[in-house]
Amino acid sequence: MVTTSTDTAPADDALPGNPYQAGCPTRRILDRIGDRWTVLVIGILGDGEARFSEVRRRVDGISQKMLTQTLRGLERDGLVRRTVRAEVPVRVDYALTEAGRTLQEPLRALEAWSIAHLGEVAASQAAYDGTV
Amino acid sequence: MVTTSTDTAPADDALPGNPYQAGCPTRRILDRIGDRWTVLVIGILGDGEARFSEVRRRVDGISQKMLTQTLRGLERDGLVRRTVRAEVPVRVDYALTEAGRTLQEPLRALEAWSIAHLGEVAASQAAYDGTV
DNA sequence: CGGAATCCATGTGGATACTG
DNA sequence: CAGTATCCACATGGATTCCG
Repeated sequence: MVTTSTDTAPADDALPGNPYQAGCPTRRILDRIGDRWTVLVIGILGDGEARFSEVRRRVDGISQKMLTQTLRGLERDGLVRRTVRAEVPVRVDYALTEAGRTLQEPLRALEAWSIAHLGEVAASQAAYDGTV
Repeated sequence: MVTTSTDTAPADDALPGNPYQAGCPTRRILDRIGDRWTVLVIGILGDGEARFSEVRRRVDGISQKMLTQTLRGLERDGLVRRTVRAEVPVRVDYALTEAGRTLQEPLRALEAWSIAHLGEVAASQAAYDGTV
């Protein structure tokens, strides 16, 4: 995406540590996290290697297309390793790489925060909606 | 969004600790994080109270509409406090609430991971794209 | 200044059908 | 089983205009 204002200034990419600049690599990774399925898929694979269909079954609501897309993205990023076993029918296993495993920790922290603040957030929303 | 399969089973909402169930509250919070601007806005407000226009200026590429929407969402969630000062022209300040501040830590962990693995991820992507 | 409201382009993602 | 390919609906979000 990137704003038109920075499209003309590619030099912004030279600021990897500042996610507030559009086009910054950090921002791109943040976007990845937020693609709705990535976090959940990593969570599943964190339990150990799993087949395509197993991940699909365990991530409620994900479509086959989105799972494929998510796994491809993670593989491309080097966070997931894809192993095709020449059996009939085909068997494909997915597992986190070392890098993928390191991502689990910050993700778990986020999940822990979510669970810890669920009630608080829900209450705030209810109050807000009641006011407005 | 939620899948049609679970739309008919509202009981799934009774599983707050399992984000793999569609409609689960934890998942909704994860969705929030991933809305592209929320994380950045929290990052800015983490530096201290800021006016609407200041946040707008510091988050490169955000539109006025998206900033308003993001701030409203955060306010509704109880993560940001909105203060309107009766001046002319109007002055509105935004600041993180206590809950909002607690969210900073997991977010910072994520940002730290991103920065630490930027090179690794970029290299993996380049290799992947070269192969395919 | 800080928004609200509207219009519209496009990206995301689901459903479906077909393949190795 | 594990995809690929297509079509299409809808949500996201930018640009613009107007208001208190």
